[in-house]
Amino acid sequence: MSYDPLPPVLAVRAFESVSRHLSFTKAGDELGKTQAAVSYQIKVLEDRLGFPVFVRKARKIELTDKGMNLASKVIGAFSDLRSAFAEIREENDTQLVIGCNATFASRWLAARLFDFQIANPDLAIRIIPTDNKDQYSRGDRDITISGCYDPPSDNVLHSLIPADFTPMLHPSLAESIGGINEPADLLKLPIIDPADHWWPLWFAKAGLPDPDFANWPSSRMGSQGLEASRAIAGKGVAILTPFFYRTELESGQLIQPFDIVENDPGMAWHLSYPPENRSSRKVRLFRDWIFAELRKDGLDLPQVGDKAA
Amino acid sequence: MSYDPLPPVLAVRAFESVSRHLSFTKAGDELGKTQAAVSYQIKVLEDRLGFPVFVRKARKIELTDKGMNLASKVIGAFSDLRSAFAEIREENDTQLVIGCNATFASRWLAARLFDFQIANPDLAIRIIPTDNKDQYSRGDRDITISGCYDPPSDNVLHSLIPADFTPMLHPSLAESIGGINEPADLLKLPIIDPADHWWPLWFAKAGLPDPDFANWPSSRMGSQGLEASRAIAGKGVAILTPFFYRTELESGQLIQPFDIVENDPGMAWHLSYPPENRSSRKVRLFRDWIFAELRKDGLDLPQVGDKAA
DNA sequence: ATCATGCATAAGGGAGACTTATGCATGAGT
DNA sequence: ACTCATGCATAAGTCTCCCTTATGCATGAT
Repeated sequence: MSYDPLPPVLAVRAFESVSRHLSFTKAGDELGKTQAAVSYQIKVLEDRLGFPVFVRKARKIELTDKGMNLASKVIGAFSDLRSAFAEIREENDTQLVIGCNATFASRWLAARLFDFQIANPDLAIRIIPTDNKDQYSRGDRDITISGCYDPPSDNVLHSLIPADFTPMLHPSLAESIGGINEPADLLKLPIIDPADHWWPLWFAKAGLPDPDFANWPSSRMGSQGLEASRAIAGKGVAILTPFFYRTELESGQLIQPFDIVENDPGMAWHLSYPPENRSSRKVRLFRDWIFAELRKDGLDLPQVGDKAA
Repeated sequence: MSYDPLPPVLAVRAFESVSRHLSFTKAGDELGKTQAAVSYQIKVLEDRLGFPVFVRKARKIELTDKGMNLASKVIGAFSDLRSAFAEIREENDTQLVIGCNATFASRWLAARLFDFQIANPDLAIRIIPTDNKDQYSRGDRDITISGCYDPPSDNVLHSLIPADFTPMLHPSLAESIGGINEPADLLKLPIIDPADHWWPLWFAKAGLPDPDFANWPSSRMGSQGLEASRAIAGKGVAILTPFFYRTELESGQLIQPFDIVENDPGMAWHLSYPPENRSSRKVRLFRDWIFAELRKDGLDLPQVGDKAA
């Protein structure tokens, strides 16, 4: 005998609209339905309640006492619902959450994000650091920048920066062994994270046999920045992506002894977002901006279109 | 570009339930749907919103930040809705509104309603006077008692009291002409509302020709009580329904000079209510009570069943 | 008196809500 | 470690019931 206290929601929705307009026809317009549909829903509601909520008069309807009682509360509740969804939409439209891995964030994004902020003062930007495991935009962020091997295929992907790498070190360290003249000279110096599998790849390209480093613990991914810090401090030779160390190279904090640059074809830095965000203004703005910025940096990126991979 | 701020209500409803249970399956149970149906509705919502509201984890789901934000408000709004409908149901269940015409109310109901009230202390009873034009229960009342000619066929009808009538007057008035011995004697006295069409009917039954009263203005229906007052005051002869004047006849305030009682076949006092009220507890209680009371008064009423006419 | 407005209702169609069935991922249990 | 149980996602198909179309009716306006 105890049933759901809530009548069918579609009927409640119809009632809410009708009780505001005091017209089935106008409510139908508002709801994108016909007058007959509204009439039907109100009948459903009244049948369920067991009493009429409107008095049908000639050319107009009026709320019954009980209908009036209900209407004020139902209208209020729907008003709350509308505010809730309007608010969340507003928040969603104006808050851009960028998931970004540490290297890209510190080596590139941080210095330029301010420009984007200035160009788009209506957007509130939040960066959340992501390790390279969860590169998916999973509801906690709108867009993700990651450097990883297994790009998620269910997200829209834009490759940004290829995973190029080459050894780098502080000039004083090079001088300490009388300068670096050939690749093999590097082996005279401490190797920062010798477990990094980029090393054998680069030595191979440089024409040297696999140096076969001891199995040191590796902390490669996501910590290129840490390796760089040690190199800048003169603690050893790191294998880094030159794109991210242009300023250090220019200022002389790091030197790149060889033009030999190898590429890791399985990896890249890329930008990704769920397909439904394609039409999102804030995501488009950010995507287009980052592409433009990277082109200024001399990267050859495909014209931005939805299909860009 | 501006769309309805409110996502499809069915999706909102599903979201509300899921966010309370944090389970699609449980929400499905609550809504009387399958888990798949809920999953579908949540997808509809998320597609519409453009962002996920739940994070799907292994054997559970969690609200995203935005989902959390929404949930609190949506749950609140639905709680308001539920209260509103629960309250109105409560009010509807415990308040019995009786529309009653003046004659029946004053001549019969008033004296006995107290008993019903005592027998049903959980019901709050309200009597609203109705003229005999709007005998329909139109949302402002649960049940109607009226004396009229055109019983509304779309309502459930119970005949209560036949429209019997016979002349009545104060004994002093009768004595003023030396007593009433035959129907024609009445014509020597003032006739209260001679336009009342009951007069010719009664005189016909009494075997007299149509007295052919002048065309006095009539205020018959609904004012039998007023006519009676004038008769009791000795101002004339009224044609009344004896059932309603038993006490006056017993106490001698009125006398009924003849046993000749005519009946108006087109009219009766009856009780009516919309068909959907058949299953209403309060309406059944009142209907059964009034039938029982009238039987005590010696009326031969059909056994109460839904079909009783 | 005629027309316009607004709701009710019947009949019918169709959209989309729902079910069934299945897969997959993960955590629990042994 | 292997198996089982749980819970959500998804595809396909069904069917409900919501909605539209068409019409009627009552009433107020012109």
